[in-house]
Amino acid sequence: ENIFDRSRMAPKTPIKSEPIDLSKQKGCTPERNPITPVKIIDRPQPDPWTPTANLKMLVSAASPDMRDREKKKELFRPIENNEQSDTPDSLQYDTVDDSPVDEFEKQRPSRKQKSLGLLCQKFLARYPNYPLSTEKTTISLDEVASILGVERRRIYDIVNVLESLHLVSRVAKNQYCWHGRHNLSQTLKMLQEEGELQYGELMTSQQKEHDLEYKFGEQKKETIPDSQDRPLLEFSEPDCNSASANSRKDKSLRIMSQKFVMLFLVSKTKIVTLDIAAKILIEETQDTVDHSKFKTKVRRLYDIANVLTSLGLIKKVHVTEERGRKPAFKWIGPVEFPGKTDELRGHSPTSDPLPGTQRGACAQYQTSATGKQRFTRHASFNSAQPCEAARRKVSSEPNSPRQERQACVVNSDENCSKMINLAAVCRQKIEEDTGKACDTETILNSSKNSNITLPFSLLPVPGDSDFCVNPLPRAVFPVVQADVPSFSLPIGINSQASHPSTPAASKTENGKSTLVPNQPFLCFPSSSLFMLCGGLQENNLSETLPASGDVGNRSAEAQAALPPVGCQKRSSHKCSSPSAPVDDEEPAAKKQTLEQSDLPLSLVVPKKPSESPKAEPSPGSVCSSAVHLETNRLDLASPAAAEAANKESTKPLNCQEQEKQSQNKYADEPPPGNEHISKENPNQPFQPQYLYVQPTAGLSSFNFLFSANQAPGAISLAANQLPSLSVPCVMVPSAALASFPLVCSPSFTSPLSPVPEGSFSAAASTNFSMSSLASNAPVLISTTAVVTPKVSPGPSVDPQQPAHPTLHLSPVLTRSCSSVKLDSPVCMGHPVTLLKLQQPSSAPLTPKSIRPAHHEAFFKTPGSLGDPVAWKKSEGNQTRNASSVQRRLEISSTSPD
DNA sequence: CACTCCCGCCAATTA
DNA sequence: TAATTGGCGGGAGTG
Repeated sequence: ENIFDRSRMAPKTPIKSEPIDLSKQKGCTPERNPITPVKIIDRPQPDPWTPTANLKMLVSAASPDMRDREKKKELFRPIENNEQSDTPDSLQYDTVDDSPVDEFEKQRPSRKQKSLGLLCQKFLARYPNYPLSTEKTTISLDEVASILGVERRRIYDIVNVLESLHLVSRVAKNQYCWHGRHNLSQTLKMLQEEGELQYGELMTSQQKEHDLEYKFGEQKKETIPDSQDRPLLEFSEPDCNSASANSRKDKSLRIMSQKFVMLFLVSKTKIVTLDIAAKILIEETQDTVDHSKFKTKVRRLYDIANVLTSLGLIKKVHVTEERGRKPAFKWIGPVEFPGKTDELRGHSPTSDPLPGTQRGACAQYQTSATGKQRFTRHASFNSAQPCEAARRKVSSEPNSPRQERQACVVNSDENCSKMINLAAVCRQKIEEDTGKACDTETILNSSKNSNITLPFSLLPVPGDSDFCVNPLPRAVFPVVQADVPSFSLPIGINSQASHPSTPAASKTENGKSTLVPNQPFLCFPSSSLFMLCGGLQENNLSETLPASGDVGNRSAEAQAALPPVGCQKRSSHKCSSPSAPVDDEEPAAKKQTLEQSDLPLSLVVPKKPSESPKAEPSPGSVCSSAVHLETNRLDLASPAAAEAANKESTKPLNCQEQEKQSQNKYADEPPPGNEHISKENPNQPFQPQYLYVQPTAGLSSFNFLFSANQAPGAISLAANQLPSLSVPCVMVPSAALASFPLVCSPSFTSPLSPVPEGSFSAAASTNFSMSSLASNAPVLISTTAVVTPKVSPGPSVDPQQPAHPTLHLSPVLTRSCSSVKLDSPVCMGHPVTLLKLQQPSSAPLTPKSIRPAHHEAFFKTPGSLGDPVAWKKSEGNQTRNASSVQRRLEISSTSPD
């Protein structure tokens, strides 16, 4: 009751925070207090006239008081504006009820509420992630401190870390300039490069004993004495002119922060345990490994980690080692820094939230980001970058088996984290993009992310759309392969069956087949080509934003739809289990994304035939990664289908589908034979089967690439054959279609559920043709899912049917459906129907697919996925068991076990 | 008890 | 010299 009263009373006070101080201290000259001339003088507020000006003034006035208090220590409780706003009147407590301390206490913000991370979030919330270049935002420490109700000391902690990443720079005493994340990518890239120099591969073996690493770290450190600090690029770059002196200041927190980030960027696993980081960061003094020093370092690392977490760059995880569970942090920020420029980065930082598993997602995310960027900096993408990305991926991948495994383990956790991250990222993105719509934006973003493609842009604007589609630069291709293997590995690990499949998958990958399988279609935006991928990207989105995803995603989906197909295929090819793919995909995806964005047209076109296959896979991977959940689902479905197809290659699609369905149920058990088949199939059919149609002009004319043969999935090949034959890819001349291109993937119709069998490729093809014919609107049929615009032209295809048929299917469908949006801008005026055909993915994939499912399940309520989930879990366990790697890194959270 | 990490003393720097 | 920065570690929350 008291509280209420207080609140009531208080509310009326105009100034919440200040009141106390003023009263106490100096009378309250409403304005600045004469008493603290200095401060006032120091910052004569820039614009008294702005709306906020008054507030600022008040704040400034108050700030001195606040400080005084602090000094006095009288202050009992910090005034926390935002948080405690709830208790608006906390301010007045002092006066009003000193006595009711208890309540006070109660209300007193818990430790958590005062955490640096939260404070940092508040801080960040005050500034746009991507401020307009024109406007420079200056940050007044006193002001911020007072507004946030904390001592400046805390603000220093935040600012120092932000400064290390160049999000802000110190302009003058008490004044910092907010830069936002525009340069974040660059900064990270620099850090990565620097980190590689300094820490090189040490990190590679993070998992290894700390000792080793530690030693390495030391050595390196030694080589690079303290002086290193300066060398750290960051400072030099930005400009730290005035600050210049690298006094001790530049020492710790800032440098430490950079080094800490470097460790992540250099680490393959992207996971750094606190103790290792502390050891490495303890400079030369290492010898004196004082326990105290270590402890201090750890404290600082927590401080830094809290800020980085708020930035959405890392997340906390736990690594289980022999000794037990250790606190660690996982990098969830952007991993690839293609262009030096911001390119992807801008968004990526946030976007990447989904690391491991969702690398694909990340990739997508990036893509989406790129898409955004496109607007601004389209050009920036270079074909070159993709290559680099590819290289990196490749290089990194080699080790992948182990890492991947770990990653896999982590993945489950990651999903959650990813989700969270996505949310955060979305937020950021949103802010950035739009500026501020929160929820909605978030959703959109997420959707975008998930859909690699970037839906909107794709359809509407060809140029932008590059994304979706996956350009297939060769460079990417290699990457893809690498990725694939990795994926396969995890998968293999997971399930016994998978192993065999894995090899097969890899083979396929190596072979062109892989490529083909994965990518059913490629679509390039007008100028660029669209690639349709079997895989669904939607997953991510859908996962993240189920509801929102529908809305936003759909639009996106329309665009994405294409990609998804590829993804599916890809997944199928690889047999990748969903989960596995994810890990692998991340890199690949990223690469792909990069590549895609860059490569788009030119590359694709020329290469179509030969390359397309390759390219496809990569895109597919990307897609799949992007949409983990969906992918998984899809994969599951597809795999089964694939298996069936494989088994019954001869059999008509329908039959296959049926089988698939059945198989899907069994997803777990991929028939070995299938795998082989899949392998073989890929080889045969897959190769370049795309037909590219150049658009006469812009978007209106889309270029379609159809794989002539290719059915969506390599695995499905046999099955696909029919489809491929029947409907492989249809190119519609841009003019003819005028509006949209139709793409059909051999794969099953997404609606599988409705008519599982019927959906078969043949059916799909049929539908396909029909729909296309019937409606002017373009129809896209992807293996993964079918998207029907509002109206599903597709006869039987039902967009989303609940498809229960198989667990796999259903999920897939759903997502697919969701993923594709008719409404989406993509659709543009025309209704577009996308039919996804489930592909029979290679049997081997099932395990992997399962994994993803796990993740999904994890997130989703049991009810929806119930069986699947359980199923997934079981698989997951298997996987873990299988993988030796896991042993070490397990995220406790993952727990699925 | 271990993990986190808030709090704020107080030294180094700066103005 | 006063103010600003920020290193550092005690020790309080949390689980």
